[in-house]
Amino acid sequence: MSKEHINLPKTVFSMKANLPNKEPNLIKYWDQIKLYESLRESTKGKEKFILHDGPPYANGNIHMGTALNKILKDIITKFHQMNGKDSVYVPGWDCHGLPIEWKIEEQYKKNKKNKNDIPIVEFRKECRDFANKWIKTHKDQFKRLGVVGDWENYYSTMSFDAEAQIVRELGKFLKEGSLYKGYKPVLWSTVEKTALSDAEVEYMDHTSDTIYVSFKIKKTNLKDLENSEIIIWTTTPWTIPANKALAYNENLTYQVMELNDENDFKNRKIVVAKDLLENVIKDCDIKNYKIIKEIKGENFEGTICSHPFISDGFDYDVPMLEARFVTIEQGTGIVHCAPSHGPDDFNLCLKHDIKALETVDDDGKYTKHIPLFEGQHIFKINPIVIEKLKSAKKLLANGKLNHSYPHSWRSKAPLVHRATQQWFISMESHGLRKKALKALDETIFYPSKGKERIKSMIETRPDWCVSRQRVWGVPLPIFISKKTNNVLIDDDVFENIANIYEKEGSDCWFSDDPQKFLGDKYKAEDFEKLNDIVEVWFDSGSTHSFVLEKREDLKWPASMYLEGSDQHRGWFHSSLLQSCGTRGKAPFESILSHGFVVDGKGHKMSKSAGNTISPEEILKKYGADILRIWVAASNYAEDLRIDYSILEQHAEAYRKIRNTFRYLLGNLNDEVIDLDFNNIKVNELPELEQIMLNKIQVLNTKFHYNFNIYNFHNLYKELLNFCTVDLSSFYFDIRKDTLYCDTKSSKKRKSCIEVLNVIINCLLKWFAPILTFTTEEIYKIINKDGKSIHLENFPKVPAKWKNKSLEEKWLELIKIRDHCNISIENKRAEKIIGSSLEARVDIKLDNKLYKKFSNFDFEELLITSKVDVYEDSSIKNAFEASTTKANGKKCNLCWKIRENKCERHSCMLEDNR
RNA sequence: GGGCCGGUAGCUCAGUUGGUUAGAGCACACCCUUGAUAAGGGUGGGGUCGAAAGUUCGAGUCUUUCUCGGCCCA
Repeated sequence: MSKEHINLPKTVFSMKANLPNKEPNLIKYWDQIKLYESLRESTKGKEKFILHDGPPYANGNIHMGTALNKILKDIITKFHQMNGKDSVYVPGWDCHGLPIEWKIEEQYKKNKKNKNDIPIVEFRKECRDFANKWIKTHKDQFKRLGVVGDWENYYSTMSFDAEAQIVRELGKFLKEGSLYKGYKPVLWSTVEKTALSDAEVEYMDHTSDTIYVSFKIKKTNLKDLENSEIIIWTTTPWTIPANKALAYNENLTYQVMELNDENDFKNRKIVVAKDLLENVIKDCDIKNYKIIKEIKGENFEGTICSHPFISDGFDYDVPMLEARFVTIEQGTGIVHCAPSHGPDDFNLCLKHDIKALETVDDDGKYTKHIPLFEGQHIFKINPIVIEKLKSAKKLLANGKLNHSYPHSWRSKAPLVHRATQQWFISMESHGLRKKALKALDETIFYPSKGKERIKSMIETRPDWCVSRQRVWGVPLPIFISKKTNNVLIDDDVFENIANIYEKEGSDCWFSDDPQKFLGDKYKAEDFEKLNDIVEVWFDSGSTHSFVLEKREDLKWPASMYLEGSDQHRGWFHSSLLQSCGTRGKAPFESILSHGFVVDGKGHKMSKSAGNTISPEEILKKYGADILRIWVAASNYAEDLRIDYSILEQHAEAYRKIRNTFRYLLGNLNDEVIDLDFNNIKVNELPELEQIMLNKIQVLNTKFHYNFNIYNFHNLYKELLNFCTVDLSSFYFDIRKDTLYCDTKSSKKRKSCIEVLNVIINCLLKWFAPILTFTTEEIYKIINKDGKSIHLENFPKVPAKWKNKSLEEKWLELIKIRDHCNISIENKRAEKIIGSSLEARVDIKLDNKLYKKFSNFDFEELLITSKVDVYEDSSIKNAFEASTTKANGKKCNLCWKIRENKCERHSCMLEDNR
């Protein structure tokens, strides 16, 4: 007599989640019911929310960063969808570029093939196949995370229509005139006559000539510097003819000294950094000298020197420029700058409007820009430069240095930095910088600090170099007139090229007759066809044009771009510039950036540190919903920590949530009604039910507040706390008695069931964007007509459920409850009672509280068998409680201790439940 | 090396414009329960708010320096 007479929970929803096995089946289910298509159908015509996917590079398995990014995107997409918008997510991939080229070249090397023997078109086909292979892999991996999107119609930067549109976009810059030809130093091999990328460079020991050279000061703002000479040190004497400037550091201290040794420099005043004085004296064998003056680096501002070869046609000004890269590691604390032969030099000079020229040709010979040395090879010129300096009395000392130096991995020949012809988009000529900064002001950033970050980059960045001397990319659609040396700018030609690419892709640029691209208007023999490709950031920066603008189901600008914070310099940046250059506006309304995934201690993950953790491992051990909880619970504005102890914690929280659902389902016997919240007669419900509806109303407000500012970790915390604090340990615990022991016809029980229905309806929908799989698992149990949870909208919670005065009343009651629990716990510790139902509690209340609560059902609130309430104005606090063991016998049904037979109506019944 | 961002209980996070004894959940410990049971309930311990100095009647909150970590750049 007992168990069969009460209403115990019953559900098919298992306690054990077994997510790694269950989740893949749900993915199949979504494919079967064509979830993505149904979603589009269900919100057809509604306001759009477009999160435009930043394309990951189609190479290698996904890592935690990618998983974080995709899950966050999916959570946001689903939130907006359930909030009534048409929230379309179209995934994409970035396909061109060096890493894939390297992979293919590596395969060649393995098979002893030479890249140069393979036709470009064939090589590019292999790159394309490689990218396609990884797109397929990625797609499955992303779907496994629970990400819903248009997987069938994804976009890629290598699709024919993308390549065509990229040509059109470049045409816009060419036509406008902001895309111009310039020079920029790259690592160059004069043997192979080609530029080398970082990965193709080997560092090996090399013996260089070193020289200390003097530059006479021509003009200065500081009297102490007049008639002095700046001393520089370099390991590349051949760059002296290309010198255009000198660099100093304003934070260093320098000294002016007079030399008195019997040589060319007798009685001359030279300037070097104070901290390097010892070195210079030793290296240059200086015996007699006198320090005349000490000066701060900042005083060099405005100083102009003359070139050591001034009398041989090098009669231009050599300004002194401030640069942070100048250090006291070696040299003299002043660095000679040849903008064509070093990245630091180049950038510094660019900043001060000193152009880098092509000073050395492909073979390594000086060009016409270098007087005196034109036509001579740079590797043979060092002795001549040294001799020349000596005779001009500008050489303080020279020597040899053995150091690590870049070499070609193929020929082993030493490399040089060489300015090569490149194509740039100007930041200034057509106001691109200004437009971009204005566009940023009109963009909303989550978190807000992102705005300053990207702004400061845009403010200082140099012109955008968009050309690459590579193979795997979109060819720059540039023809140069052999007669005028001008770039051919003609919309018809650009459009012709674009149309050809749309049909057959861009491979043909490298293989077909140039006449094909020029059409009938021009003769191929009058033009030189460029073989450069576009840098990949221009590709991905153009996705808005060939995805957002081209697809009917999307909109321009996107509602949001969402990427890791490194993309402030990457995709956010290139998309902004590309779009501001071509459309004058940003392609996004808002930007959400997230931090990086780091290990449990906050350190970055690396194979060498052995602290990596892969999404695959997590999926296998825990399942995607746990990973999704980790994303939702973490603060993406900072770096996100992850390790197994953190995951374990989230898995524990998941179990709590799962059991909350299990309790709900069990007591509802898996029969959930989709009731109309507005029809619930709140005032007729017991107070406990009313207070629960109030809590739901308050939670709903917080939910939408946090969602609107994309504050998911607080939103999740509110939901989790609701499950543990308000439901599990409060409402569920109290109502077990009613649910189990009351008859099904009891009004109180019916009210409770109604509220349980409300709760499960709300919770399922609130959790659905995060617990994508689990909420669907439950929805399949309760929703017999097979509609996906993801097709639902968030619940509309009636404002009238809010009940401030009741809330305040129950806040007081909870305080009394907490106090009574301490009293009960004391007796439990003394082994006088065990369960709270064995307790009898006597509560003394002061007059004020007694008036309020004398008729309140404390037995129910405290889950005890007996509570007596007394009025007592003599007590110290507003209330006091004492506990004793309840007298009587335990009722077989409701387990309460009664002095007589349990008089509860339902306990006297034994059937019809 | 430079720019930007961050460091609050073991963990994930709150902490309004500077204002009582710094909060929550989880984890942990102990107890209860065995009618949510590889579940559930109760009670409790735990923080010199990264460090130091300063401003102030008063600093987790403002300033400076240092330190550790992250991203970007060089």
